[in-house]
Formats: sequence, C-alpha cells, structure tokens
Amino acid sequence: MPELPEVETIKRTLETKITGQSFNDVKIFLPKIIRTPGVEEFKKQIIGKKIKALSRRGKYLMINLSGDMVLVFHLRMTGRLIYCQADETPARHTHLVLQLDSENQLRFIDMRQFGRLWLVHQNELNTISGLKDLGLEPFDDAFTREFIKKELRRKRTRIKSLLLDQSFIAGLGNIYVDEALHRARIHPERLANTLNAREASNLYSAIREVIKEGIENRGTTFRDYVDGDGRTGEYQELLRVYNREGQPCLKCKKIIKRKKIAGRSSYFCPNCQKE
DNA sequence: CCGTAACCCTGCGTGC
DNA sequence: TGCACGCAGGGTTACG
Repeated sequence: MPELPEVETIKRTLETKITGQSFNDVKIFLPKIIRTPGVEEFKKQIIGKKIKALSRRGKYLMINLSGDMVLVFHLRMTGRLIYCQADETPARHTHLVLQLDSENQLRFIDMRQFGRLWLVHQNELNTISGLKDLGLEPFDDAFTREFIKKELRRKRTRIKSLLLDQSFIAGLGNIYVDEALHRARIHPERLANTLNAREASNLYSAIREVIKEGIENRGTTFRDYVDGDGRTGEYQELLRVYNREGQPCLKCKKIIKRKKIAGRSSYFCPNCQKE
C-alpha cells in the first residue's frame, strides 16, 4: 500500500531512468483504470510526448510531459509502476504498457485493480477530485508545530481518522499513522481537540520522523509494494507497531494490540498509548 | 461537522 | 483436499 514514502521512492527510482524519454506507443489491457480521457483520446494524446520531469503530491505520482500535459497516477493498494525492458515477460495483472525509447517500457501492474490514472493538461489538475483537495505535505514549510496545534484544537474527530484524512495532511496512510501515534505516545481513539500542546508537538515531530525514515529506507514492503526497479523497501524491518499484534512493544514490552478504528486495522501499545 | 458503511477487486487464511 | 466465505485496504460517495 503505497503511502508517501513509497510513492516518493518510486518517483526517485523512475525519474533517473525515464526523464528525457518519449512515449512512443501504448497498450491498454484494462481501460477502466484510465479515468480521463477515453482510451482512444488517451492514446492519441500521449504518443509522442516527452517526459520532462516527475513529481509527487501526497500519494499521487505525476509525470510532466511536453505540451504541458501531465500523466497522474494513484496506486491505491497494490498498484506498481515498473521500468523494464520490452522483452521481459509481463507480470500477471499488467494493465497498461507505455513504450518508451528503444526497448524500454513503463508498466502499470495492479492486482486489486483499484489504481487509477489521469492524463490532463497542467491547468486541469484541479479537476482531479482528491488531488485538488490535498492538505499540506509533512515537509511543506507551512506544516509547522503551530499549524498542527491550531488545527487539532478545532477538530472533534478521532486523531487516527484525522491523520488518515488526505485533505488534512497529504500522504499518510494506515502504516505511518500508527507508527507516528506510537512514537508520540497517543492512543488512536483520542479526540483531536483533547490533545494538549505537548502532545501536538510530539505528534508533529513523530509524523516528520516516520516519513523521513520511511523514505530513507525506501518504503515499507508489507506485501505488495516495490519501487520503480521492482525492489522491495526496508522499512518493514523498523516498524514498531504496525502488523505486530501480539508481539511485545519495543519500548515497554507490553503486548501490541490491534483494533478496528476508523474502519482500519489499528495497531498500538495499550501501555505507551493510553486512552 | 462527524461517523459509518458500501463500493471497487483479488488473494489468502480459516473453518467445515 | 477442496470449497465457501470473510477479510484486507485507499479513497470516494452516500446517508443519517
């Protein structure tokens, strides 16, 4: 499940390889993954376009093309974007193959078929619901201790729900939210407006830490995630609570619990993270 | 404003 | 061994 660190890792692994190349052909095996435009229009518009740069916003990956067009991907749960040679056997669930220069290809693979892409003009990016409503990036200059303190005060929702809300902070998903809350020693069911200044400050630091460490370790491979080269991440080795139900807390040795909160499996230490 | 749930989908773990 | 079933999960949408 690619969250910010995973998408950032994919972006970094791909950009060194594909920047400067052009899309010379395209094969679409599962048309519904393309949200806009229609299949024929998509082919017509993308063929011949040159890749100028890659960027990321929240969990969205953007490929900036010539003609001020942008190819936007959201990988959702199990989506993969792989750079490879044309003669490599296509993996199962390959839904889109973008032919680059010579024998190189960019392939979109997605077992669950939840991933989506859009091809739009630069000034139509604000028509993509979800992308246009994204909140601040954890490393945006505007994302400060003061910002989070102020925002938490006026939110009555549970802190876990709030951190998963992409219109509040962009890029956090289930794994990094649980990790951040554990570091900040905050129970996932606490109401946001009950957090004191100290807790808000700790949460701010914890979010930036886990995201930074996630990127430094090339993301978390829990099950499906791989980067643009097909390599797994390493951060799963460093997770302190996520997917560790029944195992001892690395800080206090109490047993990690799992509970469904905000519709998501939530892992926490009942001792370090009091209600 | 907030919470819950359905929806999309396939693989996998569980229980019979 | 094999089948049926339920669960997992990001984000959007609908509804109370």
